[in-house]
Amino acid sequence: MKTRAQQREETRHLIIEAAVQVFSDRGFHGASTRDIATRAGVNQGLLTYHFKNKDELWRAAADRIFLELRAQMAARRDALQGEAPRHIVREITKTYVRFAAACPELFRFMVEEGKHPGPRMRWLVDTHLKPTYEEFFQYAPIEENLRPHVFYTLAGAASTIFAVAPECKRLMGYNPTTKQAIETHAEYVTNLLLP
Amino acid sequence: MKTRAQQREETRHLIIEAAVQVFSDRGFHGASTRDIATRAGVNQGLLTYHFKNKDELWRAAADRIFLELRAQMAARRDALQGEAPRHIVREITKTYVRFAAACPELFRFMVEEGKHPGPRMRWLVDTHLKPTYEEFFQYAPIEENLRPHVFYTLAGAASTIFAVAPECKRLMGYNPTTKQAIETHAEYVTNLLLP
DNA sequence: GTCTATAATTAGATAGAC
DNA sequence: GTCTATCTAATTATAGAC
Repeated sequence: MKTRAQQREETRHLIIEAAVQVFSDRGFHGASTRDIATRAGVNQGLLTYHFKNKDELWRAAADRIFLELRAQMAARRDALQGEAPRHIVREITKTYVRFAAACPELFRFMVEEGKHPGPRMRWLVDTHLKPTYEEFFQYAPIEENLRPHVFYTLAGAASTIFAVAPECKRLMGYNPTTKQAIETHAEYVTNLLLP
Repeated sequence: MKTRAQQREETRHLIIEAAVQVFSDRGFHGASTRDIATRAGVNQGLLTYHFKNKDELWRAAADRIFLELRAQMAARRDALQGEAPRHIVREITKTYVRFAAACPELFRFMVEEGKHPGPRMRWLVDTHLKPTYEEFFQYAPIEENLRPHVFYTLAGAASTIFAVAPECKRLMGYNPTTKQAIETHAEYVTNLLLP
């Protein structure tokens, strides 16, 4: 027998997973709440019961993505406590590449919102990007002036091939989402930026 | 006195420029033809007169971006006829970074369509991406297996900081679109990938 | 907690006046 | 070549039954 609270969480989870997919696929404006409801297998009216409106649902979806990333990066960092900083940054970078492969929605959300000012962009930066950014450069010995270039070079280099995987397949007949391709990319990017 | 043909081209140009902005801002589904018409300063009915439908308007916008990129890369290549291949690739790469800065819409279009299969993605790959890709690797001595990784690492590394410039400003208080920042990025990315 | 029904807005596309 | 008016369909959000 399920409790009311369990049922609640299960349904919220279904909706959030669907929202992550649809928002990352179509962007905030292009995504329709009906699509999200259909993909979650629930009625559209349920979305406004569990989440006040489209905006709050979007934030729940963004939380789901970015909290997962931050948790994985923190876990890797903690597991390497005491190691050399250089080794820690390299391993965190590889963790990031693997996450970008497992969750291409991360980069899609970032590009979708990062391109124009607005409340969602500000929320995303202040809530999730700032902590991620500070965490990373705590271990990476990069001079202040170059940090923006390094940060976004890493973000783009790590993520793009996975974010546009369908395109990559058609353009080169290469599937970047195989285990081997992911490890190749993690090695390539890490050696490039942190030799 | 303007001829009919001139008037035609002027209006089409206005509409296409507006379409490039709105499509890159909101994606295909999020963009509304009304927004595009308003931004172009013309009536909505004109869009279907000059372009059959939303799809054809999107292709005209994509053409406007990618033909410009290909023209600039070809011009740079021709200007360096006879130089060492390594020097040519490095210069083409810098040209690409500068274009990504001047026209962040390029990367936004690529990510927006590259993330899911569909007619627009296929058209974009076959019409514009394949030629660009082949042109680049004609001069870059990269082994076959690594090409997808190099290509998308370059694309992402070169473009992301400009594609999400508003986010970059809020996250680090750094404006990546100044002349100096663009040249710094061009140098950084080129030295990284083609040392 | 979940669903149906519906209100108010906005979408892409068309027809026809000028 | 450009605009106004309008059709049909889809959108978000709400009200209320179960």
